[in-house]
Amino acid sequence: MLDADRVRVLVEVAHAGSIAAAAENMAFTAPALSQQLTKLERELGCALVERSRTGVRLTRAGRVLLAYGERVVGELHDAESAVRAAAGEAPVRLSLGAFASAGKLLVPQALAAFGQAHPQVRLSLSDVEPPDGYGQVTSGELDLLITHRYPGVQVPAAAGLHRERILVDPLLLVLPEGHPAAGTAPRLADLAEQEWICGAPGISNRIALESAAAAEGVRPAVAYETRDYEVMLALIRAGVGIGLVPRMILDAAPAEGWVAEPPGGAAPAREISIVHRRRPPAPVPAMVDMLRRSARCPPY
Amino acid sequence: MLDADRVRVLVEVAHAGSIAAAAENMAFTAPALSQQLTKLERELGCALVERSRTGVRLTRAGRVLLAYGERVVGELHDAESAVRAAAGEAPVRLSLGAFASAGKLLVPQALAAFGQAHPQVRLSLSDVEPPDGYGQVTSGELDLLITHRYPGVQVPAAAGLHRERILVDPLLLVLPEGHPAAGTAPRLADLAEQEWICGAPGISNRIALESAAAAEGVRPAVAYETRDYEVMLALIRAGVGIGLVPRMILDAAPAEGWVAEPPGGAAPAREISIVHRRRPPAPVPAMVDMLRRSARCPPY
DNA sequence: CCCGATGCTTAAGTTAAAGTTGCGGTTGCT
DNA sequence: AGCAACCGCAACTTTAACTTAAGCATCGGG
Repeated sequence: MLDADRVRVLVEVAHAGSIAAAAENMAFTAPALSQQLTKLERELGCALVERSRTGVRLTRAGRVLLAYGERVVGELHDAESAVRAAAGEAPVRLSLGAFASAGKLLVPQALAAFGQAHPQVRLSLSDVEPPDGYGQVTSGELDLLITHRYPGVQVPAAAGLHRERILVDPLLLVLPEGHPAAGTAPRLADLAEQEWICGAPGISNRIALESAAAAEGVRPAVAYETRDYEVMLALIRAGVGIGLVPRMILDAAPAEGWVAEPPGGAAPAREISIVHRRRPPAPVPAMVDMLRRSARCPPY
Repeated sequence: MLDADRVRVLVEVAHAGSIAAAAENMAFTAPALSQQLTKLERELGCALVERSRTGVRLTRAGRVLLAYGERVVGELHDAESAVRAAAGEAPVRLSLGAFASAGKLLVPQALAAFGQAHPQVRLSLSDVEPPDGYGQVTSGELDLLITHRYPGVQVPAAAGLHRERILVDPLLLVLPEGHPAAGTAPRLADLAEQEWICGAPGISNRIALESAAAAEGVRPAVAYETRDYEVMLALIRAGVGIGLVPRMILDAAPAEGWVAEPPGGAAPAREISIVHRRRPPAPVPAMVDMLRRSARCPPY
């Protein structure tokens, strides 16, 4: 049988992106991990990683093993929690991953409520930008993931994981105060020549904007690229362009210098979902409940 | 994280029923396993097994860990097969578990056909009497299980496993040649006072007979107890009693000295199913196909 | 009634494997 | 060109798993 510790090394290396980074995370030295990987490869008779100077990349076989390995590591994680729970111990740790804006807005109140209800559970939160995070959930590195999907962005496969949509967050058109189009419910097609502000190519809100515009047969002109909605609002406030911003962000931002309205015609929205393993440790359902509640009552 | 090797020890001990037997299977000595179990228990802070003179019994916590452990061990098994397959290696091993009468009748022709089509796969077969075998499938000890369910016998939960019914095998009433009831489609209710031959209490065909009879409001008188259908047929042939026998068995038995017919009224049948993990190694679907085919063309 | 068999544990010794340290090589960036 | 980051190799150290041997308790048979 394969050595689970070695498989775990592969999982950690894959998640961290390099042997050195994984070694840092696991509190080992790099050569230790490298040796374990080499032994695993020799044992299996095929290469699992392509070692380069900028880190390592998984081979085809490595990706296959990664999928299994994540499940193995995750089951071992949950096994420990489940046994301790069965023996009457209170659960101790709950690690949460969330995309940045959720971490600022939706999560804090859920965290606070959860902390009051379950003071013995140690909570941790880390930034995970979609579409990442599924592997970490499977492997137990995260117990709960808060992720989103913008229109036009394909959703990662969640084999063996439970995913549940907790909020549909509409994308609103945000214009500088006094902009001529304000209040006229303009369609994206009418705004194609405007100066748009959104993420760089490949960033999800860029894809969402382009796919929504493409549905109306136009290609927006992107003048300013930022993935940070705070920056985007500041630019809009300064009158240099317009953008498409989730309502959740707007609800929590100072409502000065800009106006927002749904774009005419289309109704683009991002979906916010939670992801966890099928047999999660005890505190996960409770936290999910808090998050659902938090999602139902704006301003989040 | 829990040590997977120690978890595997628990799984093997649970399946074998004692530390000594598990040690034998794993080619270790008993103290080695005992020490590993002790460390696992200390690590988790709770007892996993009750050690007694007649072997060990799992505690509540032990059963919880067993369920997770079986999945861990099974995933590690399949991981290795999957990686080797991805690297282009031909699969090597396929282990099959079947109940005794399937092993005599239904399986051999499927094994032969499979062996011709995939000569490089090493096949192994072991006896597993229902309701056992699910744990071994989960843990990868078996790749494929052929099991049955008699009416009135509750089916084990198959969490995370794939189960598929491949054959419904009717139970026929078998009488000695020349028995007065022969050819009259007698109901079980009319035969309650006959000398019945079937398994001991708790054996599945005993349960099936009693539940079918109970449905007609009678309790059969069991005169001879054997779980072996060959013995049962020999007794019937000798004229000492009557029995309920799956058609599959009859089709393969010498058709002398007895007559068979469906009991009037009820139509009891045993269901024969195959069970495997959700992501089985490559040869499993092929073997399942052979078995389906084998099940469709009597005399099996 | 004792004796042997069975099954698990404890204790001590051996051995195998994992991890660390240190050095060298390659690549990419400033 | 030089520095920093990352990986690989080799020698040494240490941890821990396994074995052997002995001990304790229970149970069944002579």
